[in-house]
Order: sequence, then C-alpha cells, then structure tokens
Amino acid sequence: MIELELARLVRAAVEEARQELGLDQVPEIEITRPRQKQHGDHASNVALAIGAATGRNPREVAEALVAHLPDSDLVAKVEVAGPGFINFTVAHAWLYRVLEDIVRQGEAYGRSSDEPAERVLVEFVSANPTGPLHVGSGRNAAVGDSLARILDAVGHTVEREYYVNDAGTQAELFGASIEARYLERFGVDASVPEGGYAGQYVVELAAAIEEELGDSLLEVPEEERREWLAREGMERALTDIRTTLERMNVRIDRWVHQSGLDVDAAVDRLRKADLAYERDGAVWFRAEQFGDEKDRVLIRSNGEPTYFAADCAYLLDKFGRGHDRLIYVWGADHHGTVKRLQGAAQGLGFDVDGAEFILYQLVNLRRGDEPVRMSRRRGEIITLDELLDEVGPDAARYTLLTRSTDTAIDFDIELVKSQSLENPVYYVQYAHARIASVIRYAEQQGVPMVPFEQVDPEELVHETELDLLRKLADLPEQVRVAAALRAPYRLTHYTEELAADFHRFYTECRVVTDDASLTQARLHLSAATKQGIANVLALLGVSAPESMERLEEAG
RNA sequence: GCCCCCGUAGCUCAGGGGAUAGAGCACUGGUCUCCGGAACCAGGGGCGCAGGUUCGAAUCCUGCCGGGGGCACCA
Repeated sequence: MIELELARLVRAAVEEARQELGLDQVPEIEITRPRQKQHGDHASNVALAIGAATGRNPREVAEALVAHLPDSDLVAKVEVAGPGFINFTVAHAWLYRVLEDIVRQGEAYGRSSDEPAERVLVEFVSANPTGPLHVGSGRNAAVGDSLARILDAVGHTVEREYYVNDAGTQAELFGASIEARYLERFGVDASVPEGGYAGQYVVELAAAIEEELGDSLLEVPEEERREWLAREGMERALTDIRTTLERMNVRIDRWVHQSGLDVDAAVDRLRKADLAYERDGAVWFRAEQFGDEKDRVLIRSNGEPTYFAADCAYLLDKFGRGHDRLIYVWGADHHGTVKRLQGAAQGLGFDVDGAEFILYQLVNLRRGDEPVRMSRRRGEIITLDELLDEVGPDAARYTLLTRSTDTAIDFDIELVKSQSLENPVYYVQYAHARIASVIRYAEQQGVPMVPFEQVDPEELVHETELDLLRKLADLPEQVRVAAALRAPYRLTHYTEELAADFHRFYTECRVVTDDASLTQARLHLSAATKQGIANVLALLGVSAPESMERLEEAG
C-alpha cells in the first residue's frame, strides 16, 4: 500500500518535471527499501535512471523532482542523498494504520488479491508407494505444501495433488519382492529379484500380510499373487505415507493413480500431431524439436509404456481439468526430464509457461560428522518418520524450509536436536508464546485489552515500536514476493526478523505499566505481532504455540 | 563430454542492478529491583578467479577453477 502510494507521488513529480528535464518517456518507478536506516523507510532511484538517460546530474534531477512532489500526509520527510536517491520517511500515522489492518483482518492479514487469480495445480511429493517417505520427500512435502498455502494467500485457487506411481516395472518388482519375503516365511526358497526392494520395510509388509492372511496366498497362482501383493503393498505404503504427511501438517487434496490414466490416448494424440514416430520397434517422442538432447521413448519395443508416456498422459489430464498453471515440485535429480515434458506440453498445444518446475536440491543427512546413507536398496535409510520422531515435526519442517530450493541442505540431525535451543523455529515460536504470556499477565493484573477503537496508537513512538510496525506493515509484501518467486524460504527469514523486532521492543519497552493508555497501545502492538507471526507460521505449516515448556537449562 | 545447482564471515546461510554486503552458530565482553533470559546490546572478521555489460555488479553475460547432482527402450 505504502509503496504504491509513494510510486504514485513520484510518478506525478516526474510528469510535472518532464519538460524541464527534457524527458520523452517516464521511466518505471521503483520503490525500494534502503538497507541503511538513515536512508529513510523507502527510496526511489528514478533520478539516477533519468540522469543516465538525459546526461544530467542525478542529484540535480532528484532536487527538481522533490520540488514537484505533491503534498501527501504519507510522507514525513524527503531527502536527496548519495548519488541521487530520493529517500522518504513515512509519517507515523501511516504506520499506525497497520494495527487497524491487523485487528480488522486477523488471520487474513497478509493475504492479498492484487494478482490475477489463476487455477493452480501443485503436484508434489509423489514418491513411489513402495516404502516409507525419506527425508528428501520431506523437503518436497514442506516446499510443496507451503508453496500451495502461499499461492492461496495471494488469491489463486490452488489444488494439491500426489501422483501415485502404481503401474509399470517397479510395481511388478515390488509385488515380486513382497512375494519373496512372504514365501521366505514358510521356508520356501525365494529371493528378492534383481533391482527389487530389499529393505526392511518389505519384510515387515510380508509379516503383516502373513499375520492377517496366514498361508492362504501359497496356493494362489504366481502371477495373480504378485499382482495382488503389489496392489496390497502399495495401499499399505500409501496409508503410511498419508500418516507421515499428516504429521508434517501437509494436506493433499487428490491422489491420482497412474493406473487410472489413459496412456494410449496420450500417445495417440502425440502421434496424430506428428510428434511421435516408430523406430527400432519403439515409439519415440520428437523431444529434440523442443530443445531436448535427443528424442525420447514413449512405448518400449516390448510394448510397455515408459514413465515418460505416463507423464504425458498425466499432463493431458491435468490441463484437461482446466488448470491455468501446473507446478511440479521435483528433486533436482530429475532436472533432465524437464525439457521433454515441457516439449510435450508445447506439442500437445499448451502454453509452455503453464507448466513450471520447482527443482529442489538434495538433502544430505548427517549425524555430526557421520553421513547417513540414504540408499533405499540397502535399506539403510533414515525415514522421514524417524526424523520427525527425533527432532519434532515443527523443527523438521521449518529447517527444511529455511533454504532456497537452489541450495542443498546439510541436515545434521544431532545439531537440530542438540542445538534445538538455538533453532530459529523456537526463536520465532518463543516470541509468539511470550506475547501470549504477556497478554495473560496483563489480564491477571486486571488490565484486559480494550477494543481497538479505544486505543491511542500515537502512544507508540519508541524507535523499537516504530521498527516493529514497519516490519508488520511489510508482511503482505513479503508474502507476495514469496509467491511470485515460488520461494517459501523467504518467509522463514522474514518471520525471524519479525520475532527479533519484537524481542527488541520487549526488551526496551515495558508493556504493562501504570500508564493505562500506553499499556493498551503496547498490548495491541504485541497482539498484532502475535497475529503476524501466527499468520506467517501458518503459511509455513508450523504451529504457533500459546506457551512453551520452560527448559531446565533456561532456569 | 553435455545439462542443472552452488561457491559471500571460522561454520551454516540471506542478499529482487543501487548508498557503509546482513543474520544465526561459534568466540569475547556487557544488560535485568520489573510483564517468559529460549531474550537484549557491543566487538572482531567475507563476495572463488579473470574479463564484459552498466552512471552503478555479490546480483546480469562469457570463460576458467572448485564442490554437488543428472545424463536408459529405470522410475
């Protein structure tokens, strides 16, 4: 809001000064936030741009613009500084409005609807249902779910989907692997097939199935038995996955099974568009036409469709349901398949930009100096559940969200556990709990909060109070940026700053005092901060506790 | 060999073309008669290298070096 208003003022000044400056075109007006406090609350670099375009001294341009700046009750001070920046200091009255906004909007503070609303489909996790989720999927889940929440907050209609890969070779291998473990239990000589699933999970699955069905599967014909076991095993694995995701506060709206997709129809459609052809007994997609290194197989020479063919069918299915934008959340190890799928989207007649791929770098688990192996085949993985057990869902989820998706995460379990006191998530949650505690204390002292209409915000003049207001005022913009950049991690940094501003305020300013008017103003500032923290944590999928246990060490 | 990501403080990471590059951890020293000390304040230290674009580059482009990941008729 404030930025838009400032941009309007600057634009008006440029229009006014246009002739004087000999300017043909009004450049785009950007309002930025200076890093240095002495440079005011907001700044415009437009004079630098005009200076470069016209050959005039930017400082003189800035002075001329300031002279033409319309009056506004928003601006308390304007200064020309540095090489030609115009620095604005915002009037306190405008900062106080944020309190009113938060009181009025409550949980909705931070939401906006300025952008054109789109129907967005976020597909994430989509781990194969052949075992428990591992930590990499945890990052996928955290990023995808938070991104969905953030996109929803800026006004999009968002659906979250999990693609269940329940067909093809790996499903068969899964069935055969369970079968081997099942037969083993009856002393039958059987072994997990080459490339199959040798992990402990499959052993447990077989045991559970034996417990329920006894030896009744021994007589079932092999093919039928394997198919049944594959289906049964996947259902059980999906149940476990669902439970794990719920623990992480992840919501999935829809589970789409590969087996339910019409792969033949998709391949047909590519064929009719002359984007597929036969060679060496296989059917190929002309991926090279779309910038991929080479053409890609859709149907193998043995008649089986590839994973990629199913991806094409799913793509058709998704767009066919009327989504404007598809977001795929993928591990970076899948980056090589992006080109061909984008090509397919284009080839099938969709806007290439309609399919976006968020590639997150991998998660490396460590315990101190010891790397934790993550080879599923060797069955040595630390499952996501085990991680949640060790560090807790909030800390796990928050930690997985703190980094840009472009950065690999070194997740040291020992560190997140042993230094949980210093974990940023607790710092933020503590601020929230601390505020709740202060409000409770005030009530105990016989000073419950009065309605906002009776509060005089002008009591808030301390520098830490104004800083906190400025930070709160910035919240909606931070959400918009996180949405635009598809970058949930931005909000972890923001919320840490917000918590820090509160702690500073709290250290400097006593909230509950004899001064009734000041007390009310500070209580409302605190409550607004609490709401702001809660709203951001909600977007991150992390809880905002009313109180936290005191730790021994703290006493 | 080709493709993607990264290289910023001792460590882990922020930094949307702008002014004096920030935070946490670690280290050193401080702060409270009082609302939650899981807090606050202060201090030291840094943009891999070389070019280029720009009034202005940590940021954009090219090359090189270093680290990670990927290059199937696997998923």
